[in-house]
Amino acid sequence: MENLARKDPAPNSVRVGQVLETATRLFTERGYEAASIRDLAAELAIRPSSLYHHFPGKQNILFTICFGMQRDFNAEVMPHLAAGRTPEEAIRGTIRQHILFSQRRKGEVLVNIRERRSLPPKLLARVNELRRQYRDAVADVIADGHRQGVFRLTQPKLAAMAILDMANGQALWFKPRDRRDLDRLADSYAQAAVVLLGGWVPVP
Amino acid sequence: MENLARKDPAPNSVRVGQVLETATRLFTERGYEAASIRDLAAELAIRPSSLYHHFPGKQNILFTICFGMQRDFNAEVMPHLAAGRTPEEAIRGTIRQHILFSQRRKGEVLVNIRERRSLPPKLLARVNELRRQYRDAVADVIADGHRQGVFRLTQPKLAAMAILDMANGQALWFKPRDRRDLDRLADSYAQAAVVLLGGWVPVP
DNA sequence: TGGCGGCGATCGAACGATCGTTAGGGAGGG
DNA sequence: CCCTCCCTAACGATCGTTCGATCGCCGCCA
Repeated sequence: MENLARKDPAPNSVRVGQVLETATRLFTERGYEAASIRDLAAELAIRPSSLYHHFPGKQNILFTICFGMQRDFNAEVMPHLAAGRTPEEAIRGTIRQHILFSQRRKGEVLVNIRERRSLPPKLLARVNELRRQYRDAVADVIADGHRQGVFRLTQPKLAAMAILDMANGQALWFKPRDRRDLDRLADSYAQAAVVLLGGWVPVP
Repeated sequence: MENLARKDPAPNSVRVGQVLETATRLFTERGYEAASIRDLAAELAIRPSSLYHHFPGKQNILFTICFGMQRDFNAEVMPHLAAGRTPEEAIRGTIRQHILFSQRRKGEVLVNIRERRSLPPKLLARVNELRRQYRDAVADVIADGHRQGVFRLTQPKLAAMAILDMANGQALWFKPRDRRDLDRLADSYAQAAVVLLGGWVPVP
């Protein structure tokens, strides 16, 4: 009587998790369009048709990865936007958590960044809506800091995009040697974001 | 006797230019894998087989777009790394030009960023080599600034990546209303890069 | 307790569509 | 006459997906 909410996608079985894991790896390695259902089935040592018992189709697998990742991301990172007392502390904690999450679940993050566009418009919109919520929340905190005089800049939304592009970019190339290395990157980027917001004087 | 250097790809005819233009647009709209040779031919109002008179194959069209774009980019942007007297001026001019180029030839830039990975390893390596040259040159100037004490940071290469991720990101979302708008963004980002490099104090 | 029905999970086989590419021929201008 | 450019036609491969049968486990009921 507990897990009856959804019927079609993801009956939370072990296999569903295996499919999502393997699909995430395949999609990052070859791209969504280039990775075929048959490739995915072969890696799972089952027949292609068996996949359709767990998922209604290929697009739904991609959606489950992207939406699930973004949902978890928002739930984990966005609280840091309100937790800190000052806007500076809020941004610092958010960017730090943003990077830690991105590295911890790098596969899903990469799929979401690079393959999201292959979703049909309706499903894509649902993922983008979550991303917009996060982006707007960051921009709001930046605007707060601007009103309080801590941040010096002209366009809060532009500053938010610049910082988020920076924070997203590292997922594509950074490979931490150990936990210390990762912590250093997270702190560095958090610091960079604050410095950038504090010293970004307007251009005449 | 002038244009005999290359025989297979791009005999510099009008059609070749049309193909590259249309392919760039199609690849940005649908992605390389999802855009078919038949789609491309249909938009050009010719038959699919006719394309093979101008290009040896689909991958070569993608390569021509990516490599040509990155070659022009390096030729246009990299001189700014040596032009300025101070590292600060060099970075400022480079980032500014980086953004102006990205917006002027946004289609090719987007294809290079998002679809490059679909190239076979050998062709991909040739494009990545050009990108590596640019990235290393930026990192060298940052390291110079660090030695001179103008930039305060721990890892020049990490700082270079952060700045370049920021500069590359805008191509995905920024749509300038006019030339003034574009100039403002370019100057803002150039300023942001300098501020970031100057104030990026090391994390203990 | 032992047979049995039901059901989740997987299977083999195939569908129609679309893919990149090739072969070979024809029109037209230098 | 040859070379550039485009055509029609088709090749073999691979794509996502569907259909219907089968396997094995689990609980119910005689």
